[in-house]
Amino acid sequence: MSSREDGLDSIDRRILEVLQKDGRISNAELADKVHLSASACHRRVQRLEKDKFIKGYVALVDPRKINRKTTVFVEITLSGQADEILSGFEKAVSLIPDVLECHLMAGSADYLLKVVAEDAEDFARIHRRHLAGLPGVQTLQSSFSLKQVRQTTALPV
Amino acid sequence: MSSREDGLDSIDRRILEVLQKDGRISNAELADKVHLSASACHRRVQRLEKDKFIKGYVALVDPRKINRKTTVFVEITLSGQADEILSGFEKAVSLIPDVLECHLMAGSADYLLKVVAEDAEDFARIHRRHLAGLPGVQTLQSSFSLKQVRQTTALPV
DNA sequence: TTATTATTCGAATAATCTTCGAAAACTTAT
DNA sequence: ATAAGTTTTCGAAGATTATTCGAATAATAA
Repeated sequence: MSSREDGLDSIDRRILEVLQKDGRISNAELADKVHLSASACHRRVQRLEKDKFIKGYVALVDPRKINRKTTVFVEITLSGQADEILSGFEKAVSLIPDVLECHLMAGSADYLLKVVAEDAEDFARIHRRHLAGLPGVQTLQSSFSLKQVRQTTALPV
Repeated sequence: MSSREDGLDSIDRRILEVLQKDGRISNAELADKVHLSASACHRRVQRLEKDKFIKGYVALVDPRKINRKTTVFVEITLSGQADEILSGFEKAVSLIPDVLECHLMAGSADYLLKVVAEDAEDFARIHRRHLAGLPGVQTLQSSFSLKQVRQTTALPV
């Protein structure tokens, strides 16, 4: 049985660890790595999918190869914190494909956005055309990333 | 031929679009969606992999299900900007599994980290045990995310 | 137009997934 | 401790999918 209250044992964790690194590993090879038969391993993966421990599988595209070299973090303060303002903002921001992440932050009613652009000029376009016009926005503060030192989607399990 | 200078045509882009949403779609179904035969589609995917447009395939794990409910952004200023200080810091920070992202930011010689923790108390542990002791660190400023409004790994293509 | 190259298709084979019943391991209650 | 019940495992068989290949088509250049 597991020590944490999530219903996963050490084999499940190892499976998640491997799949977070290689989502297309064959079931047979995965089974080898976790020391199970293919069928037993397959059943566990199915359970992890059914129970939504695994949200999905995705291909990761290299941003540099498709000309998205610029990452910008944008801090946004809204003009108020009424519920309609917040949810209006959240709904609108979710529709911008250049915005990869949006967090409601503690402290003030601030949002933090992670935006990808082709270059600084392209970010200016996104800023003007999409961000500045978001409903309820009071101030925008943009910070450019010069270099991605580390980037992973793998959570520690 | 493509309008952008990346050597991709509209079918390649559509393939990337689909694979960024579902990295485990069968080649036959993918071929359907982009209106190609299975073999032609397969060849294109192989090329996108070989040329590293696709960095890899991963399973996305739901942080809430494995008790990683807390996301914190940490701004770090270093005591100097000598090359050894920076690279020492970068090397060390890359080894911390709770740090999902680390960016060298423009402006001052600041780093921005995205950290996942079980809860605030667990973040305190990470802060003490891993972050505060990083080489060259002068100041740390942590900002907690209250709510993940949007989260995607899919770049616009 | 014609030669050349790149991309496509369809079919055949190879690899992989998925399901199933039976055996083993583990739990629980008596 | 043991027996009943439950869960997990294994191995084999069938179903699905990936991959390769030669021939045909389409695109490009001379």
